[in-house]
Amino acid sequence: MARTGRPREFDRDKALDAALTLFWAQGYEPTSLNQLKARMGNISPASFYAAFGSKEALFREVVQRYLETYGQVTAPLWDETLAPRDAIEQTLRRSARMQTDRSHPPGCLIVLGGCNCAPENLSVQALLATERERSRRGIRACVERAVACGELAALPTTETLPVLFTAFLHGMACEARDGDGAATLDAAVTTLMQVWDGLAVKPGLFSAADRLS
Amino acid sequence: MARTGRPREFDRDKALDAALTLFWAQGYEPTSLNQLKARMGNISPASFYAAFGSKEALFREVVQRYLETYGQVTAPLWDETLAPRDAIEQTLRRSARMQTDRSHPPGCLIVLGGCNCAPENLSVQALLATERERSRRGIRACVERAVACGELAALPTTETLPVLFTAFLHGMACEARDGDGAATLDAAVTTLMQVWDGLAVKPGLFSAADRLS
DNA sequence: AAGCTTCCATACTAATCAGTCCGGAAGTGG
DNA sequence: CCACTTCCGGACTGATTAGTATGGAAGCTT
Repeated sequence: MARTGRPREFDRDKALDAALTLFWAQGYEPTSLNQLKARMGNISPASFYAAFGSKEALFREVVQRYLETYGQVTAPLWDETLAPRDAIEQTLRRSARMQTDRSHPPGCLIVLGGCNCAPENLSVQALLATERERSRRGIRACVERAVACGELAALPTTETLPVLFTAFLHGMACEARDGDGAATLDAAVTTLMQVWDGLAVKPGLFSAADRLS
Repeated sequence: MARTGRPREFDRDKALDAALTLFWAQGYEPTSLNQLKARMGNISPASFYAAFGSKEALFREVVQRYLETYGQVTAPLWDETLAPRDAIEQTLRRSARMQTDRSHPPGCLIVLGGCNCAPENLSVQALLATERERSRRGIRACVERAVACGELAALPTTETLPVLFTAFLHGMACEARDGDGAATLDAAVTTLMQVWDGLAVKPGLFSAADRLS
């Protein structure tokens, strides 16, 4: 069915990007509709609600877009053509670079966007928690894959390695916002990956060859 | 000068604790004065402002109390009678236990309390950032102490180890809020500390240090 | 151009935000 | 007891919150 009637005057896509930037910088709750409408091209309340439904619906759409773009830095976690170790290393390095890129707010929207929520907005907090859980499971899957192919011993790595890498991944959001640069975080990733090598079944044998990122 | 006049009816100390719990769970901005007054014993606005000055002043006092109590888990960082490695390990383990204790909200007030701030509340964000910077410097001081006493090689550890440990420390706040338990985080600390041991000068294996880009 | 559909500017809710003011009540020290 | 100090209940401020209603303008299809 073709679209009839007067077309909207603002660029919905650009408006969504503006909202993304604003939510990224401030988080869900303190970002007001007035701020949003202003940044989205001085659109009117009527236009806003016609195009996006509500503040929460807009935020869900923003999160979706974030996951499809910036959030793709974690995609290696689900790429089974990569060696498990490389998948995790690439995820961490790409996250470090992305979160510190100066073309957008520092840190990670999924980690920081819904930290401070009143009871009425718990659904927003839950939405982001679900996405964090996804990363957590992705990391765990990599570790389990490494165990399955004999690269790591089963215990205790299957339990603790995912927690360690996930905590670091999420912690980078805080460090990036506090001003750490890409090189700084990347060096920390290098150091962290030595934990993997230290736990590898054949100590040190493959570590040099695996570092081809 | 002795205190004259009608004494206040509510317990200022208990009220401060109630405010601490509320700010801890929700963060600064979404916590409203109505919520605060209700939890602080149904006190009136007049009583609130007479006792605490303003919402921000109350928050600063809450942060102060937090640092003097729960925040003391990081005290080992400045205890020079401890070996540097032990200071960091104890800090991480005590943080893990504290942040997951079910007698209060999960996570860390300093990391999570001011994540989402509107422009007008940037001072609150800055207050917490300053405290995080304090931990960061404490960790760095431990690493430098280890280098000074010959336990670690100077480069590249002085630059990267503090970043790694700090990111993990702050990342635990996210994991604790997402439901990780004390044992889970503690095991991750154990694994993380292997990085330190791998970089220790003693073993004579410089391969690890040489692998940095 | 006719008729229909959609958009948008403006004015407007009702609720909540942090914070103030006042006048009476309740204790204190002398 | 008196005078003084402090506290507190409740009404109130102006600003801001997310979201609505209305009516005219603009553009598409025929």
